[in-house]
Order: sequence, then structure tokens, then C-alpha cells
Amino acid sequence: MSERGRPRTFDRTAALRRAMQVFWARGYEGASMSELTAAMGINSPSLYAAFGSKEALFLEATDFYSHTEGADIWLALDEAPTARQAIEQFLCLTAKAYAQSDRPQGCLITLGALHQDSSRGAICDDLRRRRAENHTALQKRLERGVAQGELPANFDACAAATFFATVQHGMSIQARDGASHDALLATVAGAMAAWQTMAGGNAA
Amino acid sequence: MSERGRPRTFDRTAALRRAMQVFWARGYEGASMSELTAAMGINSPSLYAAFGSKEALFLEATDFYSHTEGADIWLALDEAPTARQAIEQFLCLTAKAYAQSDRPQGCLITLGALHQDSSRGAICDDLRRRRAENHTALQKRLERGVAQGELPANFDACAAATFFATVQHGMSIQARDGASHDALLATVAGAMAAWQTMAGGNAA
DNA sequence: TGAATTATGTATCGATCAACACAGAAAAGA
DNA sequence: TCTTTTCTGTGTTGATCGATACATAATTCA
Repeated sequence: MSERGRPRTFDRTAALRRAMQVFWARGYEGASMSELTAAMGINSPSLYAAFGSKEALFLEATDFYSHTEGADIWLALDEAPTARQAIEQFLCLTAKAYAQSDRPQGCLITLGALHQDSSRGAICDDLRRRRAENHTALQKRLERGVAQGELPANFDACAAATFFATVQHGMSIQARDGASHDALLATVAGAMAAWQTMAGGNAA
Repeated sequence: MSERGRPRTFDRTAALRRAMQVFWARGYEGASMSELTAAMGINSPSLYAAFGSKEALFLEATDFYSHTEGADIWLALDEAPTARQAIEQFLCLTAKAYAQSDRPQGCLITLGALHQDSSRGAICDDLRRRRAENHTALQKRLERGVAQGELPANFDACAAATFFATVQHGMSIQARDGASHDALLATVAGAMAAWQTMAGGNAA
């Protein structure tokens, strides 16, 4: 295959993981190329040869993030037996992931590029697309709960999905402020307190 | 007084407002001096003479923001007759303010400098202090509700304040994603749905 | 009117930004 | 061995970053 030429002397996946951590901690604009190359242990030309550009590297890093850091949260959403347990697991796993001290707090997808001009570059659009996918996943799971009779027929799955997604976004900022796991669980408890009322049948 | 020397030819407050809008839209790091001077209608030396530095300008801009854009939200919190109405007004006014299309979406205090190193510079610390003050204001209002018998004695005002503050933070990101006023109100409805359960007496 | 004081506009500072030119090094194919 | 291909390290590109030097203009005080 493509085994001709001098072989790469660094682990591409390991370097991508390091880049992800830098973007995660500093955001897209805040992460400089020198910071990235230092963390990845390679020189600038090697980075460009392997990943193309800062923008392309970020897109790959967010994809890597989704498949590693973010995977279990969204897996639990689908696998929990009831919609209520699905949402609770979703939020509890979020609380656990966001407060871990051995990595940046909060979510790369949520915090990675909040101030980009949507018109300029694909980064902002890509993150928005991923956030929209998350909203859809929540909504689908809630609709399943309606279909299975767990939730009333007039339950507004879209509005509820918006609410729980917004709570998760807020937890990213809370985590960035140094909130402990327990503090994040207080927010989870608040969000789950809404469940009883929403599932009671008088959803707006 | 200090009326000696050549008088300033621009309105300092108007220039500060323009600077606030730039920081609001682009964040601290994302707002460049050239962008700021262009929006403020002055040259770089005038900016430094009047405000000191980019950092000092940001601190003044956030203070200005608190006293103008953010004032009515927190005023309503204290003036509403019941704690429940206070929280509801607080969230509804937030939804209204964050979705207005004639200004940047979301909150400057929340989104202004999420990726700063806390050690480096006073910006991050200042915003965190302001967010902590907001949490305290919410908690105090809820504790008033407990004292007045509106809420049960075992009501966890701190945890509830954390929850509502987190919801508000999430709404900033939701607004940045282009959410409409109605979409933000869906989140408000979700948060208020939690009220019934939390105020019921079985708060954790 | 003249000295002191403060603001303005032009032009620029060194540092850093993202990105790349180039030559040498290390592999495969002939 | 020799050509081709690909990667690596050094050094640098033009642009932009935040921040100023400097001369000039406009005001107050004496």
C-alpha cells in the first residue's frame, strides 16, 4: 500500500490525542501551533504533513473526542431500559466525566469554539452540527419513551430534549468554574426533579 | 478639577459600550485591538490613554455590562413577591435578553473568557467572581423563601441555586447556537417543572 | 502671551501567529 | 546500487498581535 518513503517516527493517534487535549483545554483560537506541536512532540512541518492544517487537525480532534471521551455517555442513553433511567444515566455520566481532574473540565464540543464567526471557517458549523445531533439523540430517546407508554402521548419530546441538552451545556461551564462532582450532581438532581412534573402529563 | 490639557474628542462611555459589544460577540481573546479601535472609532493610543490596557478595558466593559444589560434580570429576582415568581422571572428575563437579535446572543459574563488560564491575568478570576456572586444572589433569594415559609425547612437552597445558575449558563450556549426565544422558554419551562418537586419537601 | 498639560494621528515596536521552503535522512521498488 | 518517495529538522515567511514613541494640536494656568 502506501508504505513507500521514510516511515513516520511518531504515533499519529497518540499525537492526535495530545492535540485533542490542547484544544479541549484552550479552545480552537486559544490553542497555538507552538503549543500544539510541543504537546504532540513533533515539529510544525510534520504536523502539517500529517493533518493538513490547524482547522483540519481540530476537526479530527473533535471526531476523536466523540469516539473516545464522549462515547459512553451517549451509549448509556440508548441502552438504559427506561427513558427516565436513560436521561438520569446520561446526566450522571456527564457529571462524572466533566469533573475529572486528570483532564480538562467540561466538554470540547460545547466549549471548543463559541466565539467563531459562523461564516468564517467550518469549525463552528461542525461543532453546532454535533450539538444538534446530541439534541436529536435525546429527542429520539424520549420519543421512544412515549411510544412505549412510559411517557404520556402529549409529552413534548423536543422541548424536553432542549431542556436536558441545555442543562448539560450549563454543566460544562459549571465544571470550568471548578465545580466538584457533587456540585454537578446537585444540578443533575435538579434536572431529574423536573422529570416527575414533565412526565405527569401536563407538559406545555 | 482634571480639566487641563487638550479635551477628549470622543465620548468615553459610548466608546466603552462599543468595546463591550465587541468583547461580548468575540470573547476576550477573540477581540483584537484593531477590531476594538475600529468599533470604538478611535486610534490605539487614545484607547490606551483612556483605558490603560486591553485587560483593563475588558474589566471596565464587564462592569458596564453588569450595570446595563444584566441589571434588570437580577433586580427582578429581588423584587418578585415569592421565591417561585422570582426564579421564574429571572429565567424568563434571561430568555428574553439572550435571544435578542440586535445584540450578541448569550451572556458576556458567562462566555467572555472560558479558556483563560486562571493563573494568568485577572480576567478569568473577575468573571468567576461575578458568576459566584450570581449564585449567591440566587441562594439568598431561595433562603428568603425558606425563611418566609414558602419553601420547606429542609430545602437545599445552595443545590437549587446551583441548578438554576447552571440552567442559565446553558441558555447562553443555547442562544449562541441560534435558539429562538421560544426555544429558550422551553428550557425555562423545564427548569420550572423541577420547582414543584423540589418545593415538595423531598429535596435531597 | 507663554509655559504646562493632556489628547490625537502616524508610524512603528518586538513578539507571536499560522504556514511553509528547503535540504538531508530513511524507507521501498527497480 | 540507484531512483523514487515520504518524512524530519532548521529556519523563515508575511501577517497580525498588543502596546508605544514621537511630534503636533488643543486646552488651562500664570
